Amino acid sequence: MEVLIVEDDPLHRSYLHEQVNAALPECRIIYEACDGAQGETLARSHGSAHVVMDLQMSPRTGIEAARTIWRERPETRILFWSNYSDEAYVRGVSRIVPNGAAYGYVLKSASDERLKLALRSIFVESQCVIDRQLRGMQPRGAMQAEGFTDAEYEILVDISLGLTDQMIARRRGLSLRSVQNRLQQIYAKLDAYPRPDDAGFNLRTRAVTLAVLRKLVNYAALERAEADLQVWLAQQSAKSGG
Amino acid sequence: MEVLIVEDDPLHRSYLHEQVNAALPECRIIYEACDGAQGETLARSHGSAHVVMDLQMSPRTGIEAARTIWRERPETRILFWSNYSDEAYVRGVSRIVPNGAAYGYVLKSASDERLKLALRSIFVESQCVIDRQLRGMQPRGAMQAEGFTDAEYEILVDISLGLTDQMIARRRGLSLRSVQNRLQQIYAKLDAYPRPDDAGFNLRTRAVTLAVLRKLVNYAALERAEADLQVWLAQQSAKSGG
DNA sequence: GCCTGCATTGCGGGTTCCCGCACCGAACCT
DNA sequence: AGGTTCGGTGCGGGAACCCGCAATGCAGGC
Repeated sequence: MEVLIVEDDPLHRSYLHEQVNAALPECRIIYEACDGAQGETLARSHGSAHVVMDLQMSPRTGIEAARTIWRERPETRILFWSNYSDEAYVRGVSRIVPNGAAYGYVLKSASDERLKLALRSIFVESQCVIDRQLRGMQPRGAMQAEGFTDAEYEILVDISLGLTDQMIARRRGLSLRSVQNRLQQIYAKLDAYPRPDDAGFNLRTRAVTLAVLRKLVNYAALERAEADLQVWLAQQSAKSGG
Repeated sequence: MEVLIVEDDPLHRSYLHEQVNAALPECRIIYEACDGAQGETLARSHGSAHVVMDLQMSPRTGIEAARTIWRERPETRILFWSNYSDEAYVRGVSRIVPNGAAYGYVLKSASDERLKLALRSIFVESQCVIDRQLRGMQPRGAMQAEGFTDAEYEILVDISLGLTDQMIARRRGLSLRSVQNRLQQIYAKLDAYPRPDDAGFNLRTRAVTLAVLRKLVNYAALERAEADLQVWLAQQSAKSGG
């Protein structure tokens, strides 16, 4: 068995190396990369089937690297090892997992034991392992006041990008009024509506703030969404121009 | 000499321990804390004069810990060791540095050499050391299109919190129109105004997005500002209620 | 078929925002 | 003193936003 480690922090990289050796004695070779781009290259050239990588790296993040790796070889098993349990990251990952692929998400704060167990579960047993702390923010499933539909989340990201109601309508193929309805649901779920006494919030902007404070969106998610938006804008102007 | 290390990641903590030992052979005792609260306690009980700490910790961040440490003993020398070079962090730190205090800001990506040099400069020579990468975002000094006045930055944070124009006016003691003037300057500096062809952005929300994307504000800054806001809101309602 | 629930859409109006224009006062030259 | 620059302020209007109300279309259950 061969394992590819993608992690920018040298200390964490050597720690991972150690843990992989301990958890997988049958592992013959360990490759190491220190950013997303190098990770993709090594995965491609060695045909890696087992990858463990960090999510936060620059300039190329783990999500981007994972997406291209999975596009080329969907059966690759990837263990994400990250500092944060933001819903934005979880959504970002679950958005790109190919159907039926084995993957895992473990926090860096987890114990050695848990990390080793996850390594064996994913790489040997092809079983998905999601850290306990991430449970309870399942995109699919229970949607109480705090659970967002994919459709709603899409709109939430759109207003976080600063788009206009009309623009969102055009982009998502909805009427202006529908967008505003969706917005009202979002405001309600975020509990952004003014209480009896207090007042003075700009609902739209406040919703974005709350979304950030509750870690529904974060810098990485915004950056990704902004890139998508730019692509779409280019298409639009090309269409109207041609 | 005694040094206090405040860092939540055990690997980084032991790395710091090692580097402190190497850089400061005259250092007799090294204390370690793994979050902000514990760091404050240890600093207080041992009267630490030399602290090196991470900025991103939870639940209590390095900034909060540094603020209370400096409030009790302004001559304490603190070296911040952080992953990020966001302007939001730099502003957050420089906002709380007592007059004439020796402090430093070094990125985790810096070499061993640079870290050791910074340790000696700050703890032995009482000299400020700011990582090169952070130069060029000085709050004081050159303010071109990208440089924000403290007044402007204040308003920028206010709209990022989702406050209304009126609310900002009341909070900052300005007229409504003045707030809107400041906003226009902010929009201009962020380059948020629509280009000739493209259109469809909500200026106010877009400004927040751009501020986040340019790392002028980040999660930590928002969280801090939100806490301040809640305090102010409570005062307001007490004032009007009594 | 009919009714209920849900998502979508149009309309209308009240509110907030964005901003051009004009005025004022303080500070700083010349 | 006269002029200029810069920030704060008031006025007014056009645009976007927020949202209650009502009508529509489409699923499934009786």
